[in-house]
Amino acid sequence: MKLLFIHSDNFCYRLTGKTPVAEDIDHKIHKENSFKNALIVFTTVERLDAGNAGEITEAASLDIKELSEKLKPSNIVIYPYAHLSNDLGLPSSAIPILDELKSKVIVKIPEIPVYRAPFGWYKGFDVSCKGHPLSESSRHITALTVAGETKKNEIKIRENIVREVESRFFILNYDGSEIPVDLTDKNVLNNDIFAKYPSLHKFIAFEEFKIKTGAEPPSIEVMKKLELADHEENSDSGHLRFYPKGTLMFKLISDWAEDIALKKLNCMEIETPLIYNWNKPEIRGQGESFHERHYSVMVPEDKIKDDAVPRVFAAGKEFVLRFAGDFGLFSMLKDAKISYKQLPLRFYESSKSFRYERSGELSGLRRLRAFTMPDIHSFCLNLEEGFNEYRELYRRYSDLAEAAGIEYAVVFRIVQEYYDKHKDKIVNLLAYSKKPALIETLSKMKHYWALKHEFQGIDSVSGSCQLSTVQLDVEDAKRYGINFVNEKGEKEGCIICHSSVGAIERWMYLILEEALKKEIPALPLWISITQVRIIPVSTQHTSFALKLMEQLSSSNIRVDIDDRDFSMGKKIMFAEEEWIPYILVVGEKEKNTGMLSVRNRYKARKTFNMTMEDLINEMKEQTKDMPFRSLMLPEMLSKRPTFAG
RNA sequence: GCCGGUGUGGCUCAGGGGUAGAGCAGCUGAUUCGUAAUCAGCAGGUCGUAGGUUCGAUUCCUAUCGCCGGCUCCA
Repeated sequence: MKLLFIHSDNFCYRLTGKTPVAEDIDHKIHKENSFKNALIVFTTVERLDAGNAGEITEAASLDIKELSEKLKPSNIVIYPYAHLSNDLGLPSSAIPILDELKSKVIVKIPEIPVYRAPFGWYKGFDVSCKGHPLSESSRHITALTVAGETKKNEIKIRENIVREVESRFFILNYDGSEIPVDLTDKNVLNNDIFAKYPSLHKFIAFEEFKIKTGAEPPSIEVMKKLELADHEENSDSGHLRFYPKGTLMFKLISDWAEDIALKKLNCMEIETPLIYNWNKPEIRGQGESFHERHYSVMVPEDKIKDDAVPRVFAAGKEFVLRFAGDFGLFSMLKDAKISYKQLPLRFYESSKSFRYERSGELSGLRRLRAFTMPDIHSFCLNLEEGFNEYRELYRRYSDLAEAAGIEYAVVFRIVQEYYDKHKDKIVNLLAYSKKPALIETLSKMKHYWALKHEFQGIDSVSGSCQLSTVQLDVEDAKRYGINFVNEKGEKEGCIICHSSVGAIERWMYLILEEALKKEIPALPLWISITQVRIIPVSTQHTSFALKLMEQLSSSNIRVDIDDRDFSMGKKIMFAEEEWIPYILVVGEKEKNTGMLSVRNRYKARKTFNMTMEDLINEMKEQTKDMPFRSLMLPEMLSKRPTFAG
């Protein structure tokens, strides 16, 4: 519905003829009429209004009331006026909607007479506008704006609830002891308890007290130097391109996340669309809680066939690029038939998400507009099963953090009554990861979860960023319409464990940052791009080098050969600049003795003499249970292009 | 988005009102080397982009974009 308001000193109209859709004039409606000090409401009923007439006339009548209170007109005239829209409603629905609007206005504003001009007649009119700032205005009311208003009110109500919730912070050790911390006082950072827990200290300083070093995280430069990733200038800010080495690293971490989901937890893997209909209230509702920081996808208007007409985007057909992982899954499960006998059900999906972060918020691999999130959701029978799933997920994510060798702090947020009842379960989790945690207890349920935790990764400049999270959702399944049928044959909402290992890009960020904390930066062996670099002393030894490469490759080790015409010293320099963990210099000596000369980055770059078998065993020991992928680059360095650095 | 910083060949940087210079990487040739840089030659840039001032701008001014940091926000 479109409304054009004019506050008029004098307004008069007269009917001049019938249109084909003219309504019969009942005796109460005059062929001619004039008003003084009137609020004229030129009104167009649009096609889509019929479906939500009640809500739309309600919203429109509220607008008229609001305006009347300010303008204090002597009359209100609802004037059917088809020319405000090119998407008109059928007369058969428009007339009742106008009447409904009129009666709602009468109820809301009993003190002012309300008229309605005839529908479907040619009319002449004279209008004089008062010309003060409020005397002209317009409104467009649709099902969506109505839904948006409702949503905004819900958000406001929610914000008020959030404000009422009281938080209490303390540190819970894995022996069950609680150490209170006062987060209003910076001096708590000097507390002795933090001497033992530096990661927790860094997290609290950064996140709660906003103590920042202002230094640039070195991984931003290093990701380019190591030819891992860089910004793509032909895309939007916050979108990276990954070079072959970065892609390998990305895939190794993804493989590990996938192993957890598919091999360790036996999830069902799914794949759902990247774009969703922005006109669906459930999608839009989520979008608003994300502060509408989404990418829109417009599609061309179908009807325009003539290529000479500049492209027009279809009205009412707007899509959003997914900004979270659960749209597709929840939509899928809403339609699924689930029995209590099938629970728990676990699903895995790894997908790109897009968020239109404000430009100043972007940073290296840590904060992007496009990032990849592997998600695991467990749908559970009851709270007990929910806690079991929670424990399982917590442990697996903890394993990954340990395998990646990153520094992290654990933070739990729990509704007080759940903490009181289930403290032992939390302590049990902490005992697994052998870490104390910062605990925030909430006096009331603030969000959809009763319990959640975050692994907060710590970078080399004492900043933190969220990685893995598990959230125990005790009340939202009903809202999403995800139900199972219990033994009595009744529908019941699931307990949902939402979880993610965290964005792959962030894992790369923290793995690089962790490497850069060391004097000689090095990646864990399983994630090193080239694991062994073979440097032939001269070109005469290339064939021997190839033979060694064969042996190492067949043991699933990523090897390459620097066959370029550089001096040996220079080739070692290049290998060190690439952070390659094992460097083999091969020449006559090795060929004759069968012993290898191995320069080991993990051991202060010292050189060791060892057999091939020992080397392979040493490396296999370090990469045990970790994903493997072969090198995605030419093995001979002379065949490799330079991408950056 | 706001505030501050920054932008010169693939990389690291120098310079400065008279249309740019080095090292490395690249290419050509020589060299066949034992644990962080072998030698020589060649080729590479409308100095982020667009306006303005000027006889003349890469240099001065304005706007704009990217990147980095802070605020805010967040995985």
